[in-house]
Amino acid sequence: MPKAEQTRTFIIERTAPVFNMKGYAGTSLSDLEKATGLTKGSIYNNFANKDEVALACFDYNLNMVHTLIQSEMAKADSAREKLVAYIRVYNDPSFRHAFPQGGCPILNTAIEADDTHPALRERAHAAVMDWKDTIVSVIEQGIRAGEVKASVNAQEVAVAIVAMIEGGVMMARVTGKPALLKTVMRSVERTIEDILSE
Amino acid sequence: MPKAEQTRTFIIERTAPVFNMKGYAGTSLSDLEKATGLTKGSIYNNFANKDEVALACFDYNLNMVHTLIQSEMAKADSAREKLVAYIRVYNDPSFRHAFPQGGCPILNTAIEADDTHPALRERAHAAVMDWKDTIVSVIEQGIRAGEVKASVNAQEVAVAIVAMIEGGVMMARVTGKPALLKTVMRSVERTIEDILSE
DNA sequence: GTAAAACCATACCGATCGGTATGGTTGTAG
DNA sequence: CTACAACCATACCGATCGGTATGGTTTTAC
Repeated sequence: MPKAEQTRTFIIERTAPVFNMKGYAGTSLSDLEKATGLTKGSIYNNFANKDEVALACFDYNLNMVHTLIQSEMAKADSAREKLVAYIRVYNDPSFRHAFPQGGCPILNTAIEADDTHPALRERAHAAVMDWKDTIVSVIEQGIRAGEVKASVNAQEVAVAIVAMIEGGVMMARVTGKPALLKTVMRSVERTIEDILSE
Repeated sequence: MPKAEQTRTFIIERTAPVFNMKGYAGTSLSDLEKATGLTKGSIYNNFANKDEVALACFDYNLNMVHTLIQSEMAKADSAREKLVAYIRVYNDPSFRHAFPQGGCPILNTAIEADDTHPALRERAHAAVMDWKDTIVSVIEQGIRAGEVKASVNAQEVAVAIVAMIEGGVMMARVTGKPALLKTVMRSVERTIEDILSE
């Protein structure tokens, strides 16, 4: 618990939502000053540059989502319940306080960084593939347990689930209507039910 | 064909891809100068400010996608063929030259503007709902024609299709793997086949 | 062909950008 | 309790930001 580490995480906690809402290019050092109450000098004593703060904030935001999903999946035994955990995390208002402000950080970062910021893009790339692979594992485990049809293409289903959720998040946020995400989640649920053995 | 209109559209044509790739906050006036070969002075003689250029560019990029989809849908008679047109436009490499550089402008604009730029956000909002409504119309027409099952929830299917496509675009772009979008499109196709009458 | 209008470039504006050198202050180890 | 190190704020840097006033040059209308 050295003091340095303390303020470093303090800076991250305060600025992570700013980066997630305004984006990398849209967030200035003065925004970071406002969010933390600190000055450039003290921020740059803990981070080498703006990039380093942004990367740390992405990791922090991603970790929030990750932690939420992990804890929900841990409660589930069956593949079906594990997959449905994603729906709860992204859709249930009771998780909103533990979900990053500004929407899904993977989506936000992927869209901004794909043509502009290789380091952030690589982070988002890894995160989205990691997410997809987790779903593939759950499905394959379900197949081995006889819970999921053996004919199911795990890759295809996993990619479709991720795409639907992220697309749904975008639609809900840009319209300001969470109901749109709920609608998408019904389709996700239908997809999950469809791959289960009869 | 007044000269003014000519250079105005020239500026839009050249800067639209820049805005779509770098985003609103990430695009500077000097970027616009580089892209057009013109100076700030001449750009600002045709547009009031950066906002106005960005909005015009969004409309231009959106129109590219819109035109592409319209022309493909016009070739189709059945609801099934019309819906499959979306898959071609977003997925077929032969349309890439007519598709905006930087990916789907609706998605890009929605993600950047949702928390930062009300005017752009409103544009993206309208575009995404318009797109969804078009799909709903096609499905409802299909139901009336007996081509689509009467039990189908047009809203739910339409929202899912849009979400999947946009999510797929994000995944393909952040990973640099177009195959991921193709995979998503197979799921979209499956969704379309599923709603058809037997 | 000429006069007026529209257009485009030059030069410049204050503000803010990301980043840093310095020096006082606060925490920490002995 | 002292001495050293880590930390944070002040002040400042050149560069670039979005935007504008001005004046020469090209279009356009007659």
